[in-house]
Amino acid sequence: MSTISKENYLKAIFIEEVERNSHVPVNILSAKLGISQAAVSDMSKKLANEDLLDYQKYKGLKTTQKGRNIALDIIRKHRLWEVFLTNTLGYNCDEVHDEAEMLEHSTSTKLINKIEEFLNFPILDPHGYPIPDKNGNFPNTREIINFSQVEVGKFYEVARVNDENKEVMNYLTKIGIVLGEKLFIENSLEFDKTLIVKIRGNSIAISSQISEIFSVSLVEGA
Amino acid sequence: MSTISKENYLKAIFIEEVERNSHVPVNILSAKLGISQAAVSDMSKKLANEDLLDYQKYKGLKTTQKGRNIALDIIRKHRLWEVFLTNTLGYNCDEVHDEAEMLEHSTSTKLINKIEEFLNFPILDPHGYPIPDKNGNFPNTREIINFSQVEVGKFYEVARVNDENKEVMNYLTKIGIVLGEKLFIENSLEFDKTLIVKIRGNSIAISSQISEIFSVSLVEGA
DNA sequence: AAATAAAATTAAGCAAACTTAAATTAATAA
DNA sequence: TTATTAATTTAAGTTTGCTTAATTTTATTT
Repeated sequence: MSTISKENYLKAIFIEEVERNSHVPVNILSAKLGISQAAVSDMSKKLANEDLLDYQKYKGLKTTQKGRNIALDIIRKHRLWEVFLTNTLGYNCDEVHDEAEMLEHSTSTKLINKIEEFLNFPILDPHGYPIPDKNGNFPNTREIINFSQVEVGKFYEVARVNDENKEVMNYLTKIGIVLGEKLFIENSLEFDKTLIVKIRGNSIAISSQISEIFSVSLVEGA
Repeated sequence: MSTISKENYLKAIFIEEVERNSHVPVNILSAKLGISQAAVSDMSKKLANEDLLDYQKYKGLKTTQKGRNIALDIIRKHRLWEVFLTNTLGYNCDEVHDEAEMLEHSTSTKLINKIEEFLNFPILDPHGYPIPDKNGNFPNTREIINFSQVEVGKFYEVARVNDENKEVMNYLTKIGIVLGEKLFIENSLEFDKTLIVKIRGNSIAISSQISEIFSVSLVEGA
């Protein structure tokens, strides 16, 4: 049986396994969910029993096709709610995450399909993340790289901003890291990978920790 | 702490206590919620401990002011979601209940206030039940008086319309006297008790004979 | 008023989803 | 390679919200 807790496990594992392109260590998931490793270990066995996880002791976690379907369904609901909250109700980008986090588990397939139609089939959520369609397929998107991967001397456009930490979100907004904003990489400090970036005519320094939080796409010939 | 389960208990008890105007027997609630009497007995103690229920052994259940506030909040969320599903997404009346039953527990105060605004402050849900406002005012529980008893300078809300005479009903509908409609009493003619009423931005005269036909409730602090 | 039926409560137990603490396995460093 | 550290799992225990069965209280009937 699917519960809110299990849905959250599957969603978090899926997102993490895609990001690192391999099995997710228990301690990573434990930290992400704010839950003890023992609990993660326990739950993993249950999810594997239901054929939702690919799990062998000490080998980390990965969703099965069946588990992935549930994860994608929840992600789809989450992101469509985020669009609804911003576009229809006038929420700010940084206010929608927690709200969507609750709604995603209380939303039938029928309801989310109606919401999708009402919103005119959006393709990206307010942070620039793609919305899986009814069948769990992501639409085609431009190539997007994490900001920590950028090269000096090139132009980029902010493509995605992780919204999990509200404080960080607010900071990013303040320094101009918002969806669609264009920026130029002036320099990269060898010392700690701090990036010197020109944005809105100002040069600012962005730490490597902050760089992890958002992604960009290359702006050709700018 | 408030949980989905507790919210459901409080909602069911409140609705039932209003309907029968007295304490709710344990077996009635048990049947309503589809839960054993033992469980209801158990939970009642917990809710009473949190000062949400007025409960003495063998005496039945009733909400306290604090419990009533939670119940009204959930009912408000439920009914506003029902309006949203029908009016905005095109659900049929008979499809909205289960959907709203889930959403009501995953909806912040901020969100439901925005939804209310988006829907233009509806007063009744699709089944004709009144929607509690932000402050937990519940038209059903307010004192209802015949329109001939109103006082000049106050706001009222149409609470009941006698539908025995179809011709009169149509007339009332045309001038805006429909369930839930808000109005302001501008004046009362000494001569024949004709009332001058502001409704939907227009001032209209309502004869004393017509005034007998419908009832209103006072809208506090409007 | 006593017998019986109905309603409510208590008791004991279970499953889910956690916790902390202890034990085990894997990874890393001297 | 062995010692140490880190990661993971197992074990034992908790809370919530239920269950069924047994007991107690209240209500009803004769």
